[in-house]
Amino acid sequence: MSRDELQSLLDDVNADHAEARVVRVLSERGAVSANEIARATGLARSTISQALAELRGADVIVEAASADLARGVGRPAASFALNPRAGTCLGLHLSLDEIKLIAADVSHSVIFEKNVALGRDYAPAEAVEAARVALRESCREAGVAWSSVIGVGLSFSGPVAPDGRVQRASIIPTWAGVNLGEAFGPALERPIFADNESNCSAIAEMTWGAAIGVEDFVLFKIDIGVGGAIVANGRVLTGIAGAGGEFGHMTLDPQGELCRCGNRGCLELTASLNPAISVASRLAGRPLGVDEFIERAAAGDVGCRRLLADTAERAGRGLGMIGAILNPGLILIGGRAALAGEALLRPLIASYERHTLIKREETPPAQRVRIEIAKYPRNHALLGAVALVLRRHGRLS
Amino acid sequence: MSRDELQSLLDDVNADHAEARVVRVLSERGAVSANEIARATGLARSTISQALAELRGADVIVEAASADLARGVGRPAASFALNPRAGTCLGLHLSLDEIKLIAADVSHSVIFEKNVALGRDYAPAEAVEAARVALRESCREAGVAWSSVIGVGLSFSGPVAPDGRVQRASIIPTWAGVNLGEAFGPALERPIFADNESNCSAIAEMTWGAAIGVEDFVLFKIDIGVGGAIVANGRVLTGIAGAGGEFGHMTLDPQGELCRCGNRGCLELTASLNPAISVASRLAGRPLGVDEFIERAAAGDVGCRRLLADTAERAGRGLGMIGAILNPGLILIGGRAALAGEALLRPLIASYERHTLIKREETPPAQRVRIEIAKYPRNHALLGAVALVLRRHGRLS
DNA sequence: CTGGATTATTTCTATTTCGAAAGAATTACG
DNA sequence: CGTAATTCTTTCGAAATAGAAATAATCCAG
Repeated sequence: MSRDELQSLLDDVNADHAEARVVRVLSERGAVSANEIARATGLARSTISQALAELRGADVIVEAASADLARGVGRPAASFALNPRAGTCLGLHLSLDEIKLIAADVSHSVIFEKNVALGRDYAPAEAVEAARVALRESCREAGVAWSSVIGVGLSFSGPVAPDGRVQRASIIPTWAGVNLGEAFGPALERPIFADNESNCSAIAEMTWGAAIGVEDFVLFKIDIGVGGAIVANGRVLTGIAGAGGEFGHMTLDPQGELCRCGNRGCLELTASLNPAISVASRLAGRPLGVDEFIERAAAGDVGCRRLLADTAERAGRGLGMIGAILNPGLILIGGRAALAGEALLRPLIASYERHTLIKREETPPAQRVRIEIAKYPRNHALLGAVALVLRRHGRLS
Repeated sequence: MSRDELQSLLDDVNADHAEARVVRVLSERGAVSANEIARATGLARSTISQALAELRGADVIVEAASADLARGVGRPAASFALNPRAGTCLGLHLSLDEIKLIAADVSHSVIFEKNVALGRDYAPAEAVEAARVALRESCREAGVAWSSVIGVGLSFSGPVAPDGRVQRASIIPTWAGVNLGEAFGPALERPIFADNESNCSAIAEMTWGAAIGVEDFVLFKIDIGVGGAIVANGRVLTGIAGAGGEFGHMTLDPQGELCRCGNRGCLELTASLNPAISVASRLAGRPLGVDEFIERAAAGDVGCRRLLADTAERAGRGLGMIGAILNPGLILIGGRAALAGEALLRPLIASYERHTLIKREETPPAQRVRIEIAKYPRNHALLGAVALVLRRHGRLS
C-alpha cells in the first residue's frame, strides 16, 4: 500500500483491511501492544506484524514508551501508538454560558484546553463564530496546521438526534431545532462529530477513565441536572432520536411539579443537586454554589451531608429502576455530586439496593452490579468530545 | 473442506470461515438469497458463491422454494436454506403448571408441538423427567433421531443468570437457585440453551415475527405479569445477572403495595391485567379468565374496554420511562393484553406520549418511536426457545 | 552467569478472500 | 419478438490473511 494511502487511513472510516483496523484500534485506545491489537481486531498475530511494519514505514505509527506496568515473565511486549504528528482532534463543549475547547493528538495527548465565556442563552451563530476564531487561533499558537485537523467533536447539553439536530428538551432553549452539523460544518470546514454531553462523558470514561475495556455499563450523572448514558456491546445507545439515557426525565410522579421538559414529576426535579443546594443556601443565609455545597458535605458538615444523602436516596430510586430495566454490570456515577465520593455513594447504593429487583446478597460476586465514582465526575464531556473524533462516533459530515 | 467438517458446522459456534458464517446466517434467518447472505456476513459475493457451492455439495444446504415475493426487474435471486435433514432443534417452555415442547428443523419448520400438564409448583426433577420422556417419545414418533438434535432451548418464566441459575424473583418459587444447565443437561444429553420467557419472545419476534431485520427494539409484555426484553445491536440485553428487561419490577411507588419480588409499588402491581380482571370478575359475578376478559374488551363491552384502557394508561407510564431511558425505534407490545389490538394500543400510545420526553409531533418521521402489536402476543416464548438454539444464544453446555 | 522457561515477534508458505469481468436469467420497452 | 436494461451468479487471477515454525527478548533458578 502506498504511503499516501496509509496516511489517509485516519479519515477513511469504512476501510476494512488489516492496516485500517490497526489504525482504528490505536485511535480508540492510544498506546497498545501488538498482541492486544490482535485480540481486539480478531486478526492473526502475523497479519498484525506485517501491518505494523508497513504503518511504521509510512510514519503513521510510532513505538510508544513501553508502559511496563504489568511486566511478567517472558519477552516484554512493545507498545505502539499513532504518530502524534499524523493528525489532531478538536473537541468543543457547548454549555450554558460558555464554550470549552480542547485539542488532542491522535496518540491521546492533550495539546491545549481553553474556555470562552459567552452571555447566557447565546445564539448559535455567536457560538459558531466564537468557536471558529478561538480554535483557529489556538491551533496557530500551538503550531497545529488546520489541514492536519481530523475532525471536530461537539458535546451538547441536551439530546442530539442522529442527524445532528438539537431536540427541544435541551438546557439552552435558543438552540432547539438547530442542526449542529449544518451550523458548524461550513465555518470549521472539517468533519463534524456530535453527541450529547452525557454520551460524551461515557465515551471519555471508556477511553481514558473508569470504563476502559468495559463493554457494558451505565453512566449516571447527578449535577444541577440528572442525565446519563447507556453503553451496550461497546457502543453508546443513542436511541432513535438521540434521547437515550435521559434518566433525568423519567416520570416518577405524573401529578408532580412541572419540569422544564414539559412533563410533570421528572426524576431531575427531586434527584438533582438543586433542591439540596436551595435548602443549604437558605440555612447559610446566602446562595451556595455547587462546588461549595459539595465541599461542605465532603468536609463533614452534617447538614449538607444529610441533604446530599437525601438527594442520593431519591436518585437511588431512579437508579434502581434502571437496574431493573438494564441490570448493568457497572454503574459509574458522574456529575459534580460524585465529587463527594463516599458521602454520596453510600446512601446511593443503599437506596439502589432497596429499590431494585436483584439484591446484592443473593447474587454470586461475578453477577453483582458495581456502583463506582466515575474518573471524570467534573463535567469532562469535553474530553469525550475529542474522543468522538478518535472513535469516529456520531459523525455528521 | 471435507464433507464431515462441513456437516459439523452447525455445532461449531466459534468457526470463522466463509462456510461457517453462511451456515450461521441461514440458521438465524431461514431461507435467504445469496445476495442477502453477502450483506449479512460482510463477505464478497464471490466468496459466498464458492461457499454455497461447497455446502450444497456436502448436502448441508438446499435450494429453497424461491419466495418470489418482491420480484423486480433483473434475474431473480435463488434462496437457500439449511437442509432440514441436517439437524433438529428442540424447545421447552417451563410455565406455572405445565411444560410445552416444540421441535423445528434447521430450516425453521415446526415438526411437532406438545403440552405436558404438571401440578402447580412442580419440582425441578419432575419437570426434567417429564421433559426427557416427552421429548424422546415425540422425537421417536416424528422420526427424529436423538443424535440429530442440535440442542434444546429452555424458556423460563423468570430471570435466568448467564450461568443458567434461576433467580429468586421467578414466578415458580420451587425453582429458585436451580441451575437449568445442570438440571437438564445430564438428562437430555444435548447442548442446553436457556433464557427467560420475555427474552425468548423477543428472539421469536426477531426470527419469525414483527422484528425481522430490526436491530434495536423493546418488547413490552402485558399479561398477568409485566415484563419485557431489550434488543440492542441485534443482541438481547440480558444484564449481568440475567435480569435485564424486568420492566414489571420498576419501583413506581416506594410506599406502595408489597410485590411478590419483595419490593413495594412495582409497575406489575398496577399495569398487569390482574387488577382489571378482578374488577371485571366482581362485576360479572364470577371469575373471568384472561382470554375471556380480552374477548369482552375486543368485542366492545364498555366496562372491560375501560378497565383495559385504565391498565394501558398505567402501563404507558412505565413505557414512557422506558422511552426516556432507551428511546427505542420500535416497541412491540406482547402478552395476552395485546390480543385486544387497538383497544389496548390507542390508550397505551396516548399514555406513552404523555409520559415520555420526546414527543411525536416534534420529531421527524424517521426518528419517531413506532409502538405496535407483536406478531406472537400469546405466550409464544416456546418459539423463542427453539430460536435460542438456531441463534446459539444463551448456551450453557 | 548460564541454561531453561516463558512470552513476544517475525518469516515463510499455504489457503482464503477479494475484485473485476464474463455469463446467465429475467423484465421493460419499442 | 428482439434488444436493452437490470440484477444475480460464477470464474479466475491477484491480494490479503492465517498457521506453523523459527527467532528474539526477557525472567528465574541454580
